[in-house]
Amino acid sequence: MFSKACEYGIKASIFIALSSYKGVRVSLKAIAKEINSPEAFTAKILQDLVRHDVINSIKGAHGGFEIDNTLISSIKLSHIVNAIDGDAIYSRCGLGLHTCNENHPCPVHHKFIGVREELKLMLEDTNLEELALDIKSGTSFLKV
Amino acid sequence: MFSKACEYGIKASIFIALSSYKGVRVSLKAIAKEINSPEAFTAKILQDLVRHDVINSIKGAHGGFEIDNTLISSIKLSHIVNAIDGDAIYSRCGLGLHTCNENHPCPVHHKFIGVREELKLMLEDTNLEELALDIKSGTSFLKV
DNA sequence: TTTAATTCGGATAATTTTATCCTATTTGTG
DNA sequence: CACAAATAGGATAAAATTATCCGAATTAAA
Repeated sequence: MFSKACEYGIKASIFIALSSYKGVRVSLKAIAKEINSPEAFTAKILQDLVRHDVINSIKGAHGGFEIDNTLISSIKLSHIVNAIDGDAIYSRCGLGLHTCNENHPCPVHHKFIGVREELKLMLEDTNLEELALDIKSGTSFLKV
Repeated sequence: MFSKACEYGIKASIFIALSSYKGVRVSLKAIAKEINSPEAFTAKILQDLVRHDVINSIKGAHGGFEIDNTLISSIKLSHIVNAIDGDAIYSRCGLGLHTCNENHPCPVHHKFIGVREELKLMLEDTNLEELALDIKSGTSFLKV
């Protein structure tokens, strides 16, 4: 569904949100350990998220990553997915046709509309706060 | 959503079904041309579909691919997807956790259930006959 | 029986995605 | 200021996916 980069990005964002609520800035190393991801690759993804203003980075000693507490609830999964994978998941034709729309639909165009719309709504409706709270309460998990 | 191989596989299957209704066996070359796919790569995918009994192949001169007319309506998209991409699309955790289930859910586990279930139902509910008929009637298209 | 048209299958190449390495830059602290 | 702890970013490598090539096997038809 998502690229591995995107999976890491989502998990990292959740962990950063969680830490930010606790008032602690987290390092790349801590993130990679927590979400069980390769450090250097995760670094690239975090840079991407920083560039897209999903998270903030602070360089130098005692630096790390954080998210403004007041923004966490307004950051949607769709922002993260868009930053990393782009909008292909919504816009790309299910069968890869260059032009696929109501006037010139691929064979599964109409079949896909519902699924895709539900996915889109879900991503646009889910925010980092709720995901972080589930981790905090032990309702969901970031690894294993 | 699907791999490119799977996209080609779906389009090829639809075209083969369409031809089979017309009583004509189609060659790899004709298929690749019709669905706008690389010939040799398409060959590999067709071999896969043959091995999984989704389509039939006849070797030698005047050989090609076909599907038993009486079976076309019972071949579901899910069969094709499963043959090529496996069941990852249904079973794999949205965030790549090795174990992700009701007892140990990833952060988006419950969010994904609806989308995934709808996708699964759609794939299991859509058969080659309806897709081929839409192509025949000019309601949908295999390329461009 | 030879030939031509095919699929089959192994080997290889190109591309994309994932992952690693190393150096530069930034910044708090002694 | 010097040093250590971080992120940033470029270069490269490994792995997976996509794509190509070529010869072998099969089969209908001349």
